[in-house]
Amino acid sequence: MPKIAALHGISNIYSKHKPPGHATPRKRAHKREHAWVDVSDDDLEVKSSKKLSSKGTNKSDHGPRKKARLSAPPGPSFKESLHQQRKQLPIYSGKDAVVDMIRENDVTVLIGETGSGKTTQVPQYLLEAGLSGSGMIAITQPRKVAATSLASRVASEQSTSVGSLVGYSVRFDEACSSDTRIKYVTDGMLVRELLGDPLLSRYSVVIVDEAHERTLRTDLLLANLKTLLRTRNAPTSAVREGAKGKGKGKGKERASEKLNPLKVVIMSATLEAEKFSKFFGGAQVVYVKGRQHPVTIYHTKTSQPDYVDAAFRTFFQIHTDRPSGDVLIFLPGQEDIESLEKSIQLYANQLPKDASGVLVCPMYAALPPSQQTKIFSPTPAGMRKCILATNIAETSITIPGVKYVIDTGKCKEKRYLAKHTGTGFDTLLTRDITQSSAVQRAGRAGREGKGFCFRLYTEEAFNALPITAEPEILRCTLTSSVLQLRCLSQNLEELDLMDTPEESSIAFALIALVLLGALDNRRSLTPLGRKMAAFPLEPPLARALLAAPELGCTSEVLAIVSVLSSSSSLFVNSHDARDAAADARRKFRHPSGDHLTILNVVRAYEDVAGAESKAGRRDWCRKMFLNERCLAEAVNIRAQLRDVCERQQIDWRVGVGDSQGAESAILRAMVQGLVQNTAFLQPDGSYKQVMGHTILKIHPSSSLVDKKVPAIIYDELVYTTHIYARGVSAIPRNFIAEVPLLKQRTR
DNA sequence: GAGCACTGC
Repeated sequence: MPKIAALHGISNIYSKHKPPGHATPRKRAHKREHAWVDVSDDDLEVKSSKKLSSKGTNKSDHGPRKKARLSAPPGPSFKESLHQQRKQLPIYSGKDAVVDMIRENDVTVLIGETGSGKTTQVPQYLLEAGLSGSGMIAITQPRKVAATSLASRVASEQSTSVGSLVGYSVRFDEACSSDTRIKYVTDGMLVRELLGDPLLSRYSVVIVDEAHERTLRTDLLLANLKTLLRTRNAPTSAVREGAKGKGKGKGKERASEKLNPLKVVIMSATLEAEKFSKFFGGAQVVYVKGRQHPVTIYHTKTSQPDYVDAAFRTFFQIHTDRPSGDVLIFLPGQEDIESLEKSIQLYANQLPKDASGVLVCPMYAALPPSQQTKIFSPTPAGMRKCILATNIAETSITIPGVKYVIDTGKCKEKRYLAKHTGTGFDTLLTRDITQSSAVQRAGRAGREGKGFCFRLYTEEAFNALPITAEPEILRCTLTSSVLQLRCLSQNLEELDLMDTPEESSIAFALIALVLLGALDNRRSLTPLGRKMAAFPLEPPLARALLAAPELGCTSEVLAIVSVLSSSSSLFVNSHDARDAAADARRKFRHPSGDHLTILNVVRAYEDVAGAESKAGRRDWCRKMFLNERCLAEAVNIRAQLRDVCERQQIDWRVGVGDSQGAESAILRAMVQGLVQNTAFLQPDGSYKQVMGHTILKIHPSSSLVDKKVPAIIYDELVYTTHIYARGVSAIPRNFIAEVPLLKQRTR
């Protein structure tokens, strides 16, 4: 229930201290250390990173800057409006300095704030300056939406359509042609390209954007670019590299002679400039100031353990005291969003009739797309929009009209806990955000004008937050990466990475790959491992799929694996219609458990998809409490997997249908992939891992919950109140002994 | 008898 009385004390939770206008603490820190310069009156600041770390000024500042000033104004303008817009971007005044810097150096670190225009402009500058030579310019992005929308934007700036001069390439979607010179790609896509072309020979320039996010794929890309630079850019060292490479030396050597030299540009937010520069042997660093409206930041005087309640009170303080403008509240997850949504709605309904109304909009990834679009529609007159969002609004989505941000300072983080027992679990914990995340959230209030950010934590708490998040490579499962690197004859433990993962984490990946048969006992890549890496799947699922042909159930395993690797969940959970959802689910239920239940759903969906219109499909999914997004994505994934199957000469049409033994064939294939995820029933009714010592329970969402079967396989372990297995099927105990490696061992 | 941050191939 809303606490109306609490509102009276609300103004007291904030400290009176207001940080000066447009400088967030992070920016101020950098102003001190690096003397931030606003390019609007002072062009660019160009420094070598080595000099940066020492105090005082240095002369190298002036060279490039002078060049920027001396440069002639741009020639006659064609598409006037777009051209004017481009000229107004902060980076424009430093165009020549940036181009010269990149021309003269193999590696450049470009630090640009949001709104500087670096991501759209730098590739165009390089193309216009002829720096791409005969190759392409690749710009990597961590997210697909960013890659595709940036390509459209830049294509229109170049007065062409996407797919000609400017293109993109993301999973399931590509717009490129032989004319393409600027290509926006997801970082995962470029890592996958490495497998087919280890020298990235099609590219003259690789720009790694958003490098500060330090995704697993960005880190792998950076490590590869570093070695690649040595191979491609120094003729003498090419020979040395060639000699080092096993067997393929001569090929590499020849290739490198013909290639363009490679230019690498690392683009990042401010915080890790030095680290990137150091990683690339003291690379040059360029700073570009962004364009952001001032945001006033408030901290609370005391800490607010009940952040949902504090957010509630802060929202109504804004609503009653402050001028119009929408409010964006950052919360860790769906649960908090739903509870705050109810409280705000309830209290807003009790406000006097003459007060302006409140339009509450929840926003999280799992929300059906139809409800997500609500936040983008303009706020009705006399209303104030209140958006309750997860991290999704921090980077992936920009919401117009936001003037006020309320930041709870919390987010959820998935973490993989590797155990020495050779198996591990995922946990999803609510934890404090980082300083850079807090700055990013505050910035969301200043997209269109002066903004305000209310942090539900003290200034001391902010200062105590870690500056940046731990890079993904230190907290994720590495199995897939280790396998990919093996295909490039690399070892993750020997790779020159910005951050090195724990030994146990690498050891876990190696054990997993040996058990899956991707590596042999001497840890060398097997032919099976090479095949597995060709599939865009987690290694266990790739192994299950490759076990299917000899069991005659490729089509069925393909269907199951596609759903399992979809990013959203198949079943919709609804608080309100729990019983109805359970009833609907019962229709698909298979006695062996969740994997064959999934197959039943896919088959039913295929029938509906063949017979119904798009609206009919949607209707059916809603009635059955199924997530259409998951099914649609699975259809895409399956099409992609079928392509890979064809290249591998695997007939994906082969299936067991409803024949005798169909069920056991499918489960046998699944066991090959989920070997590590197997458990035996214990006398007390719990289950114990076959490969580890962990005691686990079947997750209540499983169709096998409370069932006692001799042995199970499962998709994943989640640690919440207990260690739960999710996605569970019952299997005969002897299936486990059929896994090839285990067979060898028992012999 | 529980609960799902966000990406990517």
